Amino acid sequence: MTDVSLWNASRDDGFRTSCPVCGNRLIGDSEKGEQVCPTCGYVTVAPADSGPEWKAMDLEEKNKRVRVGSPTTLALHDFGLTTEISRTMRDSHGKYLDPAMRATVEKMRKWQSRTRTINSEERGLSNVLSKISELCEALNLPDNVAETAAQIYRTSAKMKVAKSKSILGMTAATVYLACRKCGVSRTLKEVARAAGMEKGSVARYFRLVLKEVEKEYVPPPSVEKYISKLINKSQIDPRVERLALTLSRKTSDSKISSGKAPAGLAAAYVYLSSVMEGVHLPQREVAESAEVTEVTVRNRCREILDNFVIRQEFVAVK
DNA sequence: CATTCGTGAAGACGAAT
DNA sequence: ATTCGATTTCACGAATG
Repeated sequence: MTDVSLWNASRDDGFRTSCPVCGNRLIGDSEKGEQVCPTCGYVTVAPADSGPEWKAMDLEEKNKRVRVGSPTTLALHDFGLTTEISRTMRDSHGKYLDPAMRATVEKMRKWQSRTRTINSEERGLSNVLSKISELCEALNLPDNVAETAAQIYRTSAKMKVAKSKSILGMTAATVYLACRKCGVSRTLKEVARAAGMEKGSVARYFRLVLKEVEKEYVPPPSVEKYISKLINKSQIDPRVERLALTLSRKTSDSKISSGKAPAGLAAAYVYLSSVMEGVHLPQREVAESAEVTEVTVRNRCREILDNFVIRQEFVAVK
């Protein structure tokens, strides 16, 4: 198992203890990636985590070591740098503060810590929200899906559904739900892979969110959507797409599509029409792009052929 | 040889109990 | 929470070209 967790990845390369300019001891958190010299203001340029390297997600195997997490600087709304007001009784020149000033500083300190604790929930929220948009980006999802996902998470947080749940699980689930609500065809499998999670575990979170927050069944994207997706994915002759779509439409309101994985059915249509158009893609290829097995493709094909008589004129006319 | 087709065992999932 | 039925996957071998 490769390193899956970036959440608390240490970034101690470039870590220093003393300021290279004035030699003073640096303060700051090595995990946050920044340190500052209290005297001269020098800030270490710790190697910044430029983000997960999953931008160019390829279709296939490359993403074995997908990691999850965000650059600390973006994930934390305060950039991980908080201001502390110390208890010293001297000002920056070393002079003692007069009692009036001391009282003022004391008040400031109190209020600062109060506002910080008040904001803690808000901070957690913004944290998750940024993870959601990251996941959406990794999946090349349009903005409206990210918006929807954020909306879903907000309400689920409000309803306390997200309480003591895995952040990763919740993000994956909300993103997947958002895909379905927006009619964007991403499979559970794809979302799970991009999030670096088990499919089953994403499914559990998804069901939870669906039941508790959405409360209404959101149907998976239509077979047509899957067909177009397949075609786009593997650069297939547009004629095949048109044929597959008409085929699918002609047979849509039928029992064969109920309870079946839409991706498998879509693959069957694509395969069938590729044969009819004389392109003849191998089952293997179609099945692979649809992320189903050849067996499933075959079974769907058999059902289609069993239930419908496909004549060339029939498809050629419309 | 590559591709297709069919099968049984095993796992996963949803619905019903 | 467990059981049950349908679906999907896996692993194989046979047929086809």
